[in-house]
Amino acid sequence: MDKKRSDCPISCSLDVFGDKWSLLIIRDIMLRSKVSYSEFLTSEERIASNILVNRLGVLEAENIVVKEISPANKSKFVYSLTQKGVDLLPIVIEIMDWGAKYNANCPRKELGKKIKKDKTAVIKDLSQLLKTKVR
Amino acid sequence: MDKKRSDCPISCSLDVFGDKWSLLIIRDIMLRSKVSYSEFLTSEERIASNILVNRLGVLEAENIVVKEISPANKSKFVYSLTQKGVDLLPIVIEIMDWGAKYNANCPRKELGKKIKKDKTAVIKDLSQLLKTKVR
DNA sequence: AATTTGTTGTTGCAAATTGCAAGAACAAAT
DNA sequence: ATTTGTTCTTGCAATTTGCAACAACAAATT
Repeated sequence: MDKKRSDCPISCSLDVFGDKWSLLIIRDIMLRSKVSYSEFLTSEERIASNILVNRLGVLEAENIVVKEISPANKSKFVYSLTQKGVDLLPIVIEIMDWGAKYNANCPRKELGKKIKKDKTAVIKDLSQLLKTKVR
Repeated sequence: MDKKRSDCPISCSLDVFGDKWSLLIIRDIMLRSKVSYSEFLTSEERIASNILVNRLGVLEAENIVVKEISPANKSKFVYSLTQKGVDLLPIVIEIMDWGAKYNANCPRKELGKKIKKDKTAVIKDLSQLLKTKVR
């Protein structure tokens, strides 16, 4: 890790994922079942390949994701969440809820409606599901 | 607002506060009762003055904070949260909880321990309190 | 065997942002 | 008249980002 700015847990967290891209990669893994570099590259926000490599490296170094050779294709890597990564779920869900609430142009889809209805249940269920895939 | 990268609510949120500083300013207002430019400047993370001006401007433009002349000192400004700003509380609390959980050097203090014990209650109580100060 | 395709990167470079230091504008206090 | 406090600006170097092209290498195809 780089040097941290303070001992405040919020500041320490933002030192790790306080940027415009890291949580989108986490979102892709958590909510969209994306697992590979090429899948992350094709997300609608169009992350640049050098940024993607950099962020995946940081997330791996922080033990938020794990990089492994794909069982299905040995010339491919798959990224999975660690428990530390899964524990980002409440943050992601809260950010999603806030964004949907205050952006007319971000219509709630299935998950968004579930969140509005019962956020706690969504977090509980999803974290349960993700826990079964944890690395 | 600048052009957004996609219609994903997470992406839209990160377009607004996805950086290393914005949520620390929000933290200062929400959890440390800081209200003025000079108070934000003296926080331990040492934000640069030009960045602070820029972020306050963005937060104000996004209607997350409101800038008013201080009642106590007419040559001073005070920043307060709008309801949209108060609604960032769950995000801030979750980030704080995650940061404390995964950083040995971020010891939980009073609030951190309350969060660990009953996060929901903390969010409920604090948002109730903040609501009374909303602008 | 040679070629194509898919996947994960790297590299070079311009643009934008950040970090740091100094100071300016202006009102209140002394 | 001077000092102090507060907010904000400016200049400049360092860093990060965004974009485009290309490289390495294995699997699949011909």
